[in-house]
Amino acid sequence: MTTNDTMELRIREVAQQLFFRQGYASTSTTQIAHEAGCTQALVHYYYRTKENLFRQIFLEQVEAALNVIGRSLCDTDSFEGFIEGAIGIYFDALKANPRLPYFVLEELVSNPERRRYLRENFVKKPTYIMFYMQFDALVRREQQAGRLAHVEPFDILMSIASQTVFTFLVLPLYQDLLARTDEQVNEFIAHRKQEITRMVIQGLKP
Amino acid sequence: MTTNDTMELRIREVAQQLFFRQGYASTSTTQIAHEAGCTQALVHYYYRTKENLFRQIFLEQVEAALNVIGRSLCDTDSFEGFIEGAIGIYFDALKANPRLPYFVLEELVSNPERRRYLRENFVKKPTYIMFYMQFDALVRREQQAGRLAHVEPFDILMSIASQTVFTFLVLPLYQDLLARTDEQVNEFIAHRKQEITRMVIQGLKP
DNA sequence: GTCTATATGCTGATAGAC
DNA sequence: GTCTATCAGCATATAGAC
Repeated sequence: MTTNDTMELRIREVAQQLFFRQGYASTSTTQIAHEAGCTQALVHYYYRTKENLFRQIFLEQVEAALNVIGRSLCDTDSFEGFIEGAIGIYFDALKANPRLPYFVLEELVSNPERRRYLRENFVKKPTYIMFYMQFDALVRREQQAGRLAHVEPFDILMSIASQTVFTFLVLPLYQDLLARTDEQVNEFIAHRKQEITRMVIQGLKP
Repeated sequence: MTTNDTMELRIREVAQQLFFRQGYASTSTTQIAHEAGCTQALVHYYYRTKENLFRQIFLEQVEAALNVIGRSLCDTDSFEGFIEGAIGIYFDALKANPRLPYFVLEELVSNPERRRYLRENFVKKPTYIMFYMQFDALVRREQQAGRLAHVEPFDILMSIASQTVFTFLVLPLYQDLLARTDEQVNEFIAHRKQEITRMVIQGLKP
């Protein structure tokens, strides 16, 4: 809830919170203006259209998410250590931004236009391709040394992504149906991180 | 695209398709009427409000999903066989209804009212509680016999659910970014089913 | 049961005063 | 840069004719 000095940034910040909470369709520029403390006209003065405002936020968030993924491929001395480190980085990033997975998923699933947008802006990026190549090489090396089951690198990524992302997707449900306090939610996240790490490592043994 | 004889059912069927594709907020009763081949007034004549129409569909879908979960707890002679059977049942059900996970997730996440509705209508149901108790007993038995790692039953369910659900959540993305044909999509699903089964079973070894 | 017509409200976006 | 005023469009919902 950092109060920005300029109204332009304040609008954007409020918009992000609302888009995260409610999605694009259920958020109006009137609501954004009201929560930012200005009139609806001003939102359009700065960002022209609602779609344009959303795009800036969406782009920024996807970029941030991909940066986190890029950062996770650093420590490669032992494979188990790498898996543990990567999952740790994902969990830390998502704990600071728990709504991110749902936000990105929702918009990508419900709007084909957004998928086109993603493909044209990111899939071609070298960061992304390099990440996959490095990961692929690492996995093959471990497999040839007999330290890893013969699983496709893609499936390893899917396994990690599914379980990590899912934890945060269902957080509102967990919070509402099973948890009572914030402390319990934190414990849930920490516990899932530990269990996912264990399961993935054990699941990849030859 | 089964054409129903009564307009009442036809409206409901069309509404379900549209809610699945676009979610509640982005679907209008006018659009439902148009695709059903009647006027918008008729939609309200039968279902009074849009919210009411949605609730009926949502309730029905959640019920169907829980029934699938209930059915998965039948074959309990060997634990590996049980895991394989359960994942098989989930995948078959979701392949026939691939949009279900996103539909349910979206409404539960973006609308707290829906979570309250879920809690009051389902969590108290004996089917659900019995499922968990039976599963819990099965896991503890296997663990005491030394055939299973000491993982909480809840975490096993999370692992299976994450990976199964995630497969279908990202299906539109896979379809758009990586697959070319329907055949490739089917292969992806079949492949993931196999890999998830393998990973879960291997991940649970002591 | 199905229609037309209409009420009422909210939406995104723009024009123009200050 | 921020406001007020206003537009056209579409939303949900209802009333009433047939």
